Amino acid sequence: MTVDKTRRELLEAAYTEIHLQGFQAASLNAILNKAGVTKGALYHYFRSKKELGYAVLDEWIQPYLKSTWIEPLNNQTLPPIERLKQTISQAAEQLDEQEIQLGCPLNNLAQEMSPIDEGFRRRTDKLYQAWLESITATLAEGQESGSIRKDIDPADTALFIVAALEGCISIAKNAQSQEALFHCGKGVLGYLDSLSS
Amino acid sequence: MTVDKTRRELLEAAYTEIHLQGFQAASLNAILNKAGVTKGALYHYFRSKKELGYAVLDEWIQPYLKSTWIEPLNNQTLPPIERLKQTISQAAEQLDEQEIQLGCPLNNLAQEMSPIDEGFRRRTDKLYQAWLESITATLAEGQESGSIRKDIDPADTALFIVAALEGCISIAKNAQSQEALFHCGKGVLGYLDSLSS
DNA sequence: CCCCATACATACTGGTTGGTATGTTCCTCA
DNA sequence: TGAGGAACATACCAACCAGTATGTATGGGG
Repeated sequence: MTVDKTRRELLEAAYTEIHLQGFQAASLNAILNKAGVTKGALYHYFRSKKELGYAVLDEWIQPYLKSTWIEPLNNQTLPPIERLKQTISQAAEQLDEQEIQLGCPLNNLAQEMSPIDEGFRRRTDKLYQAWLESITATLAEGQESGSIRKDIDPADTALFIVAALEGCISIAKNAQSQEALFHCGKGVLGYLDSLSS
Repeated sequence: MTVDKTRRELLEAAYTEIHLQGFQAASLNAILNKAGVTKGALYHYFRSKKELGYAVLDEWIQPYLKSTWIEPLNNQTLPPIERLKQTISQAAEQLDEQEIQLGCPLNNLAQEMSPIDEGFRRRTDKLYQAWLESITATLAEGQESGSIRKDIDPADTALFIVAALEGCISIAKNAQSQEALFHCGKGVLGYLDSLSS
């Protein structure tokens, strides 16, 4: 065995199926079909469907969030606001029509599972916290260097930015319209501009 | 029979159960238990679980949206921006801790069902359109009377406002924190202020 | 007074679900 | 070389699901 190839295929199939159907509606048999393995393999690597879902969050969604939404904010060659705007624009460009119709995988899971399972809630909350911290730090850095207004609270503003982003994706998902995403994104970028001093 | 009392009880129980569990995970038997009736009654009034869900949107969620989010915007005694701010504040105050943990029923259904059922998508989209139109009209009125900046597009801005509101509720739901809702709401109100000329 | 539709209640069905118990292959290490 | 565990595959299970078929009480109209 290379390095748990079967496990990785299970994770990927589970991620796709959960993204399509939601966690509760995702059928284990459908996941097994997609991964091309059997139930024995699944329960060899995961103790239950819920633990499979947890692993999808920990090992699939978290790395995506970090690489496309968080780490680009560390690139210090651009001023903070431009860095935020560029990160958002680049992440948005990456989405194809199908992904827009399916929405943000983190938000989907958070909305579906956080009221009914504490394990999911803890994990999604952890991811949101990491995201918020990196935006908060970026805003604070801009305040220190004088490029961002000092009358805003970085943590509150970061919270609003994340909320607006998730809201935009939700709206676009429901409208099934890439155009709606861009129009809504314009609002976010405009708001970011209003933060500069 | 007064006026379909049983039907109303079914709708209410279905609304509650769907709000708690989501539509697909909502069990008909649980709904029947809550309503205190049997399967015969349910299938006397509704042809399927899906039609029950449609009815919840049409006859339960839509009236709520109209009365607490749309109609207050017609109150012309306040200037447009104040009207928007007051509507949002009042709607937010109405939410108790449990409702915050369960999120916006419209957004919940839209997120869960719009990618997999066109009937749900059409209905949630219709509700969002009505909401957007009333906000757009309010913004346009403010532009005409000179109290709102003329360099913003009312429709795009309305889209962003709705997105931000839904985002705030989503964030608060995941954080299970009324405080998060207020902090995030501050962001929305601040954004609305930035629209005045 | 009877008839029949309305308004439910009860009992049941086929299909699907997550989960388990058991079997089999193969590779490693003693 | 053989013992044993890792890595799966196959077959099965009870519980639950939405939906249906049938039964029954009741109230109003002819």
